[in-house]
Amino acid sequence: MTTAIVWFRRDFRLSDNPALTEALLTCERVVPLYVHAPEEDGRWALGSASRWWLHHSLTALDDSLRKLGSCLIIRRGPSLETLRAIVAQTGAERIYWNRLYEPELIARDTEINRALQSDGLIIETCNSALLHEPWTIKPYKVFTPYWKAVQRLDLQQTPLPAPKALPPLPARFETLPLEALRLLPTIPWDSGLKENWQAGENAAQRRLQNFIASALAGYAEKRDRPDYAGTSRLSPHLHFGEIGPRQIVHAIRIHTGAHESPTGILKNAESYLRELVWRDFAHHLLYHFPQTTEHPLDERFARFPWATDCTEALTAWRKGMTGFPIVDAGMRELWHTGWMHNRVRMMVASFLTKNLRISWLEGARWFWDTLVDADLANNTLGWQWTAGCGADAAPYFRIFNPVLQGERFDPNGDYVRRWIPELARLPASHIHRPWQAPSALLQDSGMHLGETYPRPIVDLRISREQALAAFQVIKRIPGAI
DNA sequence: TGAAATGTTGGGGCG
DNA sequence: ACGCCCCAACATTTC
Repeated sequence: MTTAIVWFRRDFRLSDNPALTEALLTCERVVPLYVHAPEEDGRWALGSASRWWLHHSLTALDDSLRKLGSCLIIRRGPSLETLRAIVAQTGAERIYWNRLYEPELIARDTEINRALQSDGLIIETCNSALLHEPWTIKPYKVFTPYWKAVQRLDLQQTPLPAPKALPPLPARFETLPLEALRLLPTIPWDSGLKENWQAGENAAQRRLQNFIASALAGYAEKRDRPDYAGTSRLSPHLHFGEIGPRQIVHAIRIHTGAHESPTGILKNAESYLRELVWRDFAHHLLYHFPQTTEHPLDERFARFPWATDCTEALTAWRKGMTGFPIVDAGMRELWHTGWMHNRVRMMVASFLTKNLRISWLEGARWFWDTLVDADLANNTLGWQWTAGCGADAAPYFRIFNPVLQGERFDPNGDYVRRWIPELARLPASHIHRPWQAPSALLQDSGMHLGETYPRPIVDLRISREQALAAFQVIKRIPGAI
């Protein structure tokens, strides 16, 4: 009997899981293992919302494994010691895992790989998470040439099927109860997460099918509208590997192939594929520029005069109490559901980094703790992009006006009304600028500015000018990208 | 995957 | 009828 360990890390699915498939091809016995070692994540240890998701994702994976006659073995780290212990207990000869791309995890995995090989084990690592791994494409700093480069490549990879059955584990194999990892919050702030999300591979597949059936047809047009359910909402499932990008591309290709009028669908399919490739691009950047999790890619920004003494403004931003409805709606959606519409992410990020002139890293840390889809590659790219200091960055002077953005992308104010009930009775004409509403209108709407809803904490025109002036300070420093 | 400032054009009101 | 001005609408430039 040959035995393999499949080390699950962030690939919590049975279908299109190359590590699992390879293990089953080569060995009679397979030990599905999760090792909890948060200290190995370094400076970006799991945030609260991610811990919540992880708990439910591990539950779902264990359920799926049990249906096939196996189960998930859960242990606490350190990873290398734990793997060695399992090897000793099972006599495993091979270990399989799917690769991760965060700098500190690459370093850890490389070291573990080397150590286990010197123990005499056979190690095989696979790609489950990306369409194209970072080192297969030369370094790019701009998305468009990257996009053109990958379009020339073959994206026709067919996803692997899930196994039909799994070999049983040795009897009474020691495993920790999931609760021992203490991933769930001790105070119950997670009701909004429960209402909005279901973790796990099956839920991910349902969401994909639902997206393809309902929202894909209008994706290119509606993806920027937070008042519509026009996006896939697959991001947390993708982050935890409950679904893989190959599976998504494949499912969309089947759908577009079956559609009667392919041109309309193709535009939407390509628009969505582009977003998936942005996700690959974020991993590409993190791999080639690993310092960017903490440091701006554009080195001029190391000397950017960020606002000091900004605790109050930062708190208002976090709580959704800035007085700008679209910003506050986004921040409250984030707090309640662990997710925010992408267009609104750009608006709140622009507001933080430009109107409040608070460092993008503060925003990145808050998102890291509150997002169920918190992903180091995507988070780093997104924040540096908006702040103007990253790859393919919006020029610093591209400053969003939250009133105009609100009126353009939430024209009826439905998104604002949903997340800010105290503004719900304001008409569309003033819902994005309540401080400009006539007092009679405010009274009719039951509004008391400064009491039921804050007045704006900054002046848009002045803060914009101050941000532009701050940029002048670093503009001409050499070493720019 | 901006917004504001500035420039240009052309229709219509009016003396 | 004609020139002049106003200003919306659109285009271009600048930050």
